[in-house]
Amino acid sequence: MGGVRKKPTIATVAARAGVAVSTVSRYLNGRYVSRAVRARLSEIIEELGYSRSWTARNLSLGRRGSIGVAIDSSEDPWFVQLLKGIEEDLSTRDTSLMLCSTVVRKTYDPKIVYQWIQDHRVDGLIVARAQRRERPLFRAALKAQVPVIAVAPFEIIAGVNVLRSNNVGGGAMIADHLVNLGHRSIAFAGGPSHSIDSKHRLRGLREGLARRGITLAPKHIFSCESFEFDAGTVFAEQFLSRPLDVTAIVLANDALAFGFMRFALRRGIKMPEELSIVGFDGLVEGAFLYPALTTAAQPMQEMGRVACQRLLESHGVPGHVERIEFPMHLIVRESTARPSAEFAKVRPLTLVGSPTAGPMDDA
Amino acid sequence: MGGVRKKPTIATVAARAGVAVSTVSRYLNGRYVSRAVRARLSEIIEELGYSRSWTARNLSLGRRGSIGVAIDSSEDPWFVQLLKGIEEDLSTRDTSLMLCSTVVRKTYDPKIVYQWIQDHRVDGLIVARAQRRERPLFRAALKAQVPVIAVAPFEIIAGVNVLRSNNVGGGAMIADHLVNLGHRSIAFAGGPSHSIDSKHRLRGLREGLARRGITLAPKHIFSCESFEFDAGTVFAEQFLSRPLDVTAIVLANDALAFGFMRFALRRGIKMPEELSIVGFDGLVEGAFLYPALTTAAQPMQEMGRVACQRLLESHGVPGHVERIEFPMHLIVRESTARPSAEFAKVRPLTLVGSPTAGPMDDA
DNA sequence: TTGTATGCGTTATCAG
DNA sequence: CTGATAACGCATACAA
Repeated sequence: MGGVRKKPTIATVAARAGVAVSTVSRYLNGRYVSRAVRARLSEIIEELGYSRSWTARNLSLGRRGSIGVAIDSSEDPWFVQLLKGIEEDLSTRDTSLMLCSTVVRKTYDPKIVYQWIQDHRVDGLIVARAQRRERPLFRAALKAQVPVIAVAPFEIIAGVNVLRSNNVGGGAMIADHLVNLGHRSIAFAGGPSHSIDSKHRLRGLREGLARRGITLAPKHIFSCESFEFDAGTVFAEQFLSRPLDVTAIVLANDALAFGFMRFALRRGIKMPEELSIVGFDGLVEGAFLYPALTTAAQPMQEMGRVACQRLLESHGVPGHVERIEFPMHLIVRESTARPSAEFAKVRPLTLVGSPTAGPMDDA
Repeated sequence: MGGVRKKPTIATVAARAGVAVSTVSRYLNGRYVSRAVRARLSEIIEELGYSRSWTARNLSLGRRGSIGVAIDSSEDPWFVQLLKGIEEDLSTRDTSLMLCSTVVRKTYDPKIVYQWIQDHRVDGLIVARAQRRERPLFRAALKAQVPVIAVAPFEIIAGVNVLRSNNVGGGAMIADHLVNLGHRSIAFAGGPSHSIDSKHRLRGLREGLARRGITLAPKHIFSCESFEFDAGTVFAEQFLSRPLDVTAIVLANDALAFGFMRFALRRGIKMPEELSIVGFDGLVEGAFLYPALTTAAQPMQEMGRVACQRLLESHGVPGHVERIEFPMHLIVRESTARPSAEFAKVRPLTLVGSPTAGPMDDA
């Protein structure tokens, strides 16, 4: 005792039971085995504390037993939620998860992901928030026949399965919410101009407002050229340097909204009395702020789960690409309220543009 | 073209080059190979797009090629930072990362981690913020000879390497910072009572204050019995229901501080004028708030890096356990300031307990 | 129902 | 310096 005895193999078990290795293998995989042998094996395996070699099994099966998940930075709270969904799905399978942040010390380096692909080290690849720079990566995966799926990519990606939220719908929800509260003059601050999500969110908002007879004035549409916290702060500084002529502002994502709120707060802007704020994504962090952020949420965990399913259950024809859209839902917290009459009086109310093509108010 | 030709193996390369498989293997591993053959192989490998099978290589080498990282919930911002450090180290090695959250749908289920251990599926295991319930897990790892390391465990863990921050030092830094600002009456709110980190932070604070001639009054020491945001909110409600008799409060971690601040903000408490707030951990999220949270930071990324090193470079004697402590550093943001004379006047200033064993003021 | 033989792709050993 | 060949641990046609 105390000796470092080697890990028992399938052969050890077979020898001990007086049967062939293949019989043990069959037993392990739930195939035909006589009751007697089954009982005996069960006993011996228990006694030896035997368990299959993951590596050998995968080698034999010609699979890798894990999928890869690539993301700019695993710090992103958005990604963290996605990851949770992925883990949740994987926990029901015989597959594990490999993680790779492509941006490590401020520098983009997808080397590891390429290695995964070239070495066929993963059975599938999930790329979250892919940007243009990820294109060669997708090509490599496709060429190497590694199943790949993009979750909420920045741009349109050809030839790969894509999961994204119904951002247009999300924008529309926000429009309705704000209009219902009584807002008539609303601003929007976009993310990177190449982000299709940002565009869709704006479109949804604009169309949603139009349906209620309200025009999103071009002068009230801004761009932060980024989805990051800092950009939200910078934008706020510029936005708040002029007198407020809107009662609500919608930021293209929560991070921007966080940045905006922080600056607005320090400027002493009363939220939501003076200005209502809305974000997109539904980060849990939004509930930590005061006021807590109202936001159109993506079902990130579900997206993570579905990504795994699509990847591992190799749905559909090989060449066929699929695009799945997930509904967003509105999380109403504290950063939105009726526009305050008090503040409305003291500031110059912008005249809302004519209710152009908008249908009649369905109120 | 277009055919699904199989991935070339080492044998393919050998045949094509007219040499033995073993020669190719030697070439791949940088052993003795004649210049001529070397050039030829390099060319053929390039041409074939050959790359080694990760699985087969690991099987042959008797290793797994990846380490496992276990955590309650991968959502934790603290963990996210640790993960970043781990990834950073691993990116320099031929090792990849497997992730497992032990709490998935509100329920604790370490099954996967046990599988990693039993199947010898990882070359090492990092367990972050281990609690008492993780004990059997460590035992299993030890028994299965799987190297394991605990990062910032809640309690003392016998027989395994441990990495943690110098929480006593962190507490002392906060003490000095607050005293330097002019605070004399300070409160502390602890985390779970079994958390050794929480205890050490309190100790550091208390001793640090004592060195400056200030007593941390027992009635100013509270416990939230948790490290979670919500607990901070609950605590704030109770704490703020009575008139303030301190000018600063130190929470046992940032999450608690976030919760506390949110409630205090909504109560209209002016921070830092009326009350200074300090947390522990140094989460980046603290910079998003207004006021941004002053905090004693753990070098989480570095801890992640070192954890990998210790794990993979199998330092020291097998039986020997090591405990490494990392220095904390103070991040001074906006939530701390000199106690305001204005507020000091309107509230009953508690008489500070006699400067018992404390040495004279070094001011 | 069970056993035999072979393959999975590498690495390591040991002659040549 | 190079080439057979035996592990590595398991899965699976195929034969018995």
